[in-house]
Amino acid sequence: MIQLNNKIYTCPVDVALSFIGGKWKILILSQLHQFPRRGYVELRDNLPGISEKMLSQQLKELERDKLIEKNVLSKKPYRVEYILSADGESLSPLYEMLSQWGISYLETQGIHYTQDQHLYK
Amino acid sequence: MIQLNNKIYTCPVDVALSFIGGKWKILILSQLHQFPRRGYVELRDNLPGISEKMLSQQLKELERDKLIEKNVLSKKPYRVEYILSADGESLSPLYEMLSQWGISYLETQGIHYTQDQHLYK
DNA sequence: ACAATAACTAACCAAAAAGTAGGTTACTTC
DNA sequence: GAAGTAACCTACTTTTTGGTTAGTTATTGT
Repeated sequence: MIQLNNKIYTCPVDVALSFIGGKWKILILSQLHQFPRRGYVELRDNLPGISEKMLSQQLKELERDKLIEKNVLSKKPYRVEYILSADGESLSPLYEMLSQWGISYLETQGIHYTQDQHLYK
Repeated sequence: MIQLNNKIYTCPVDVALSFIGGKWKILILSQLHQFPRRGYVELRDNLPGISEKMLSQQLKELERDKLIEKNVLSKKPYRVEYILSADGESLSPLYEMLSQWGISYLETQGIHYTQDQHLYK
């Protein structure tokens, strides 16, 4: 049992999951791992089904937790890019492992996944 | 975009997360990784905060998805044990990575986590 | 014989997470 | 000058998730 910021965690895994758990975070991080320097709309268009509300919210939390960094490229017009921070990069093996695992699973289902970098853009 | 069983996934990572996402699944799997052959009550007592409803539900889904196996040790009285399946084991690096990451994070917060195998028992 | 334990299940309800629809500013393109 | 685009924000509703309480069967321990 670990106590931290008035919250209780069952173990270190629980602590880690508090940062990257949830429906979209790992997906966002793994996209930034595959495609560094993405803008808001690029992220959105490559996460079919996500709402803008969710995306903003998750990006804000990931930034707060220092897993990603946001660069403001210009103020007017307002243009940004998101990149993984060092902490976010440190989880790269995780993104790759999950991707591999997903691909293997798809194979067992007779689906042969070939990555297309321009699938949605 | 991947279509499978009338559901749409954005990428292989999404597929993987559909099996191990959720609040408790990785926690259950990682406990079974640390302590193979656990009974229901052992699992429950080592996941402080989980309700029995949640535990049953998650165990059932993990079994359905073939990440764990359930051995019925005796019918009367009804005694069982849960173990990781080969598929569940194949995610071991993930549990270890998350645990390490959590421990490192705790260090940055001045918390030195030392694992105690008998913390809750 | 009474309480406790293991391994659950079911019904009900509250809280949290996520979706929907609409609006904003300041460009750029037709 | 009208429409389109990037990068958001806000209020409201719905859905999903999870908590609570209670109950079951069969056995062991006191």
